[in-house]
Amino acid sequence: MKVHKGIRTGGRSARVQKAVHEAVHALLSTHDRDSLTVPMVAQMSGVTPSTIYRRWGDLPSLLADVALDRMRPDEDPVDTGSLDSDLKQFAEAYLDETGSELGTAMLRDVVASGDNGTTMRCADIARCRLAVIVERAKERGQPAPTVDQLVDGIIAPMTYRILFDRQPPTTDALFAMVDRCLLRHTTGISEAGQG
Amino acid sequence: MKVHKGIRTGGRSARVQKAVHEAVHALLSTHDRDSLTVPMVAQMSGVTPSTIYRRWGDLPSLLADVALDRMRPDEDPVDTGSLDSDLKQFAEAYLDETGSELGTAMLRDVVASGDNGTTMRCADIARCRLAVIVERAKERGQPAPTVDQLVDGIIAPMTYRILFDRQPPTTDALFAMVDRCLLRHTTGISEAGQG
DNA sequence: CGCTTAACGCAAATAATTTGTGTTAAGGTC
DNA sequence: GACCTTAACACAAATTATTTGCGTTAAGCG
Repeated sequence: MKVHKGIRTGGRSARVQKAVHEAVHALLSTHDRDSLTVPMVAQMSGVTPSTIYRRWGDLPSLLADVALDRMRPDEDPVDTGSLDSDLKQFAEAYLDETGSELGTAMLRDVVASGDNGTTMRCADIARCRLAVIVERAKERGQPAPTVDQLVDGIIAPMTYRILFDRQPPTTDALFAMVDRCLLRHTTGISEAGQG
Repeated sequence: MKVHKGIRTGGRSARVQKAVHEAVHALLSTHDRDSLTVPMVAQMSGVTPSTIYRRWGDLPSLLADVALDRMRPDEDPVDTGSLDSDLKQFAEAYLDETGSELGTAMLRDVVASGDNGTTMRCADIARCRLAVIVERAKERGQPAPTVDQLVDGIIAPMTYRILFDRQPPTTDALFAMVDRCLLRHTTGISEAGQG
């Protein structure tokens, strides 16, 4: 005896979401990111502005939602045979995605949205991919850092430099981060607790 | 024979800036952060909205500017006698500043402003303090990591967790980060290049 | 099939932002 | 210290964005 409590996901709602997402993507390939407006997206998608405001709140939230949606379909990171190269491959790919002008604007939107769900979705994308890589390493019998350690050691510094220093790390710096993460495990340095 | 190119810092401009900054601070202690508006600040400070828009661009930029200004007057981090405790003391203080609800909102504003100067000012605050600590260690003859390494190892992970995981690290996790940064230097692990 | 209501469209009302024009005064020159 | 030049500001009108009230559509469910 379930009470009426459903959030509607099918039919019209799905159509609206699809139309809006596609409109954003289309506009983004034509116009500059910060020349976009909610009314603009509304017109392009054939939806009323008020619908967008009620559903997404504001422009950064909408753009963040769209961006994260378009990021998920990517399949698992490629298996290059070793933990070290898996991580370097992934780190470089992630840098390409987030270090570009558009990717950086997207990161800003995610943060600016102020929505817990959105920011955590963003963090989870990286964590999921890292989890796959770590799992692979364990299956090979290789010692591997935890996902949290990799986030702290690679994702966080990369993201910080992009958002605050406004200059993505070089590939060399990135690889050095990976090396440092792995060195701890090959030299037997004990790890302190994670919070 | 200098061409007319001066940005005006004195007199009226300074008065306006002071009035606006104080208005923001006053409103922030009364109202919720995201109930603030530019016209609201304008009225409180006795300045026209258009002045604020022309000078700061938008609300996040203004709030970020105010927040960073109120962060600088803090004197140098306390000298606790050792690099390890200096860093832990600083890390904890920095966490207090940025991990609170208001501090987090400020970080978001800094990022959302999208202004290079603002984000780098924010990063420089941490870097300057860290530089003081590192310098002290060297004067004592202690081996110390570079400022960049400390940013990557402490500030970046802390900031990432605050902004994306929406949950500041615990003090224990923070101290563990410090320990990891320092371990590298006491165990003689070579460092790869910074980008 | 029929009920309930989430999600939407529409349009009016409100609020924010931009822009044009005139004024004030900072910073430099002689 | 009188005299420019123009950055920074005030004011108000115009534009644009956002919110809100209310009627309509159709998703989810029995």
